[in-house]
Amino acid sequence: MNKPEETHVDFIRQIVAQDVAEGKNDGRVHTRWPPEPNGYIHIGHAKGFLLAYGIAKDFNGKFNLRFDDTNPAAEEQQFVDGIIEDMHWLGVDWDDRLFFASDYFEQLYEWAEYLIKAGKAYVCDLSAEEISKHRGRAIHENDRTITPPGKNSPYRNRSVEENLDLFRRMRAGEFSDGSKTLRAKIDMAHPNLNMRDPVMYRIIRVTHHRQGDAWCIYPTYDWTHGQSDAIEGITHSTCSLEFENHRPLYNWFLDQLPIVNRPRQIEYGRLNLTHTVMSKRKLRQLVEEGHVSGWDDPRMPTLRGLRRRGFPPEAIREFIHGIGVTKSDGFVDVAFLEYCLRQDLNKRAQRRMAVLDPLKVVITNYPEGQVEELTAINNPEDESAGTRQVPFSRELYIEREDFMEEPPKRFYRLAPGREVRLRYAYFITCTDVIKDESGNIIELRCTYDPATRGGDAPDGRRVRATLHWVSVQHAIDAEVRLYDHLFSKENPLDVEEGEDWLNGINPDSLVVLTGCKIEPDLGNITPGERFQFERKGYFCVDPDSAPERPVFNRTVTMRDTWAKLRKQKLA
RNA sequence: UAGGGCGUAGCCAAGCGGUAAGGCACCGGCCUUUGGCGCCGUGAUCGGAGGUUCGAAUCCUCCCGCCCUAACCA
Repeated sequence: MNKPEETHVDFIRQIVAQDVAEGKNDGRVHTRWPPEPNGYIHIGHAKGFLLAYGIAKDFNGKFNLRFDDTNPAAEEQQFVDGIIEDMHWLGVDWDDRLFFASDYFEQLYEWAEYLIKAGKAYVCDLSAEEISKHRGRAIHENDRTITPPGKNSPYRNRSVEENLDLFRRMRAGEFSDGSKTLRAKIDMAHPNLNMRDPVMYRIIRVTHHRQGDAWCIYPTYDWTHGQSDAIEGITHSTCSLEFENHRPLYNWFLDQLPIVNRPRQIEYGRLNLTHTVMSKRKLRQLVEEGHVSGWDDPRMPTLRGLRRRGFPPEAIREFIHGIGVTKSDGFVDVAFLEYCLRQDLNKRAQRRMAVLDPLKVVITNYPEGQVEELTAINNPEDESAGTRQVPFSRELYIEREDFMEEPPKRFYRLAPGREVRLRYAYFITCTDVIKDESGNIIELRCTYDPATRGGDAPDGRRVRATLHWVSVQHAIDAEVRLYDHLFSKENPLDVEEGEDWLNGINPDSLVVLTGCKIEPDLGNITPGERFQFERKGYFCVDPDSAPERPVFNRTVTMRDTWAKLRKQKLA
């Protein structure tokens, strides 16, 4: 894995280190993360803020959280609160440096007038459609793309006085939504479209979640971002690759203004994960159209989804750390996320026994009415987790798939006449198979060997398999939700022309099991608690869980080489 | 020949002129009271072609492929 402290640091930290070495910003390092509060954040965002936060930590600098709330049409307070909650959950902290771009609206407005007075911004009456046309649309012909130079807006040469007057009246609310904009006067022939007189302000009469109706003109991202960075004294402004084309504009604005701070924008490749989607727009669609139960559906890559699924924050951090930071568009295999997850859970999750698909077993030579308490280890990876007692009796449940009447070659679990071990209990041998009229197996009769108490045979006799089990009279009923990848395809967006990507949703991404049998020790649990159900995977108590009705989410299965073998055989 | 960016094994990713780290996945094997965990082993000449050099994945040239941008979204 890429551990900076071991071998190397990512290219961004190299740049920062060099800036510090050269004495830029007096050796100060200050980063920020600027989410737009228009949805809940996902693991791709975690890569972004963990990077900015990590850089600040590594260089003994500061980190700000700043909400980029310049478009009231999409933004809501609930997302502000949710984002803060999710970031704290991941262990990120910004002391008292919580900011909002909207706090800078007045300063931004003053600077806009400054640019107008300098002849570098003008009020334009062109419609959105007209602006687009004037900018020069790319033309595709014979494999070539030609971008014709743009045409100047007919309003480009208004006098400073007229622009100032118009702009003030824009703010005063004299014009209708969309009828006018303030544009930077740069170069309509510039090869970078972003430099062709970009819009700085538009008229939108929508109540802002923090500013209320104080404004009817709102600054655009480009006009807000670099200035906000400068105001906060940000030294290194990290963002994803799609903003690379905006960097010249980011710098241009800073160059025109009487600002001393010089934040430096650096871009990295955003995270893509297989079998899921990572765009807020798509995730919102999944939620709004009811394909998932909400932003916190355990199948969602959102931080709240992963949390409900049972991911410890440490596993996510380890994952983000492991994938590295580069400028190439990565498509990371979820298998790596799952690896980090299991790695973490294996060390911390206490083990319990739970039978998800119960098959009754009667130990015919075990005394009726007798109950024994057997000692089970809570976590073989962590001695401090201690042990617990598990009740054993004449009637038990085992996993239905752990028995086969006609076992294939490599199946070495229970079968007629075969002896296996019940974990921490006894060796048992299957003597009879009981079926109903339809031929379905409904019960197994077995005998046990009293000498193997605890699971070891004094004569050194060995068995191939160890099964988990639960005593019938002590078992607690539970609901277990089995989750799998939300999309079957590695890249859900890679669909045929005209096909809806939503058709790619994995129909088995959620399977709800009821009547599962869990060991009595699980009678006292609280939402969020994580366990390993031996041999079945890692599970987390869902918020829906109630004392009389426990509900578990499967976070991830165990690695399962038997399942793999079986699949190979079928293939 | 629009502008910008990327191209090292299936995936992520080191390498910054001295002769290809590491991780995941995969495949073998060992171990095992979780077919879990752990341990051991197996794979690339670096998108392609030229050039510079004693020597290049690392420098130069050309070519190819992929991504981003044409919202008054961010």
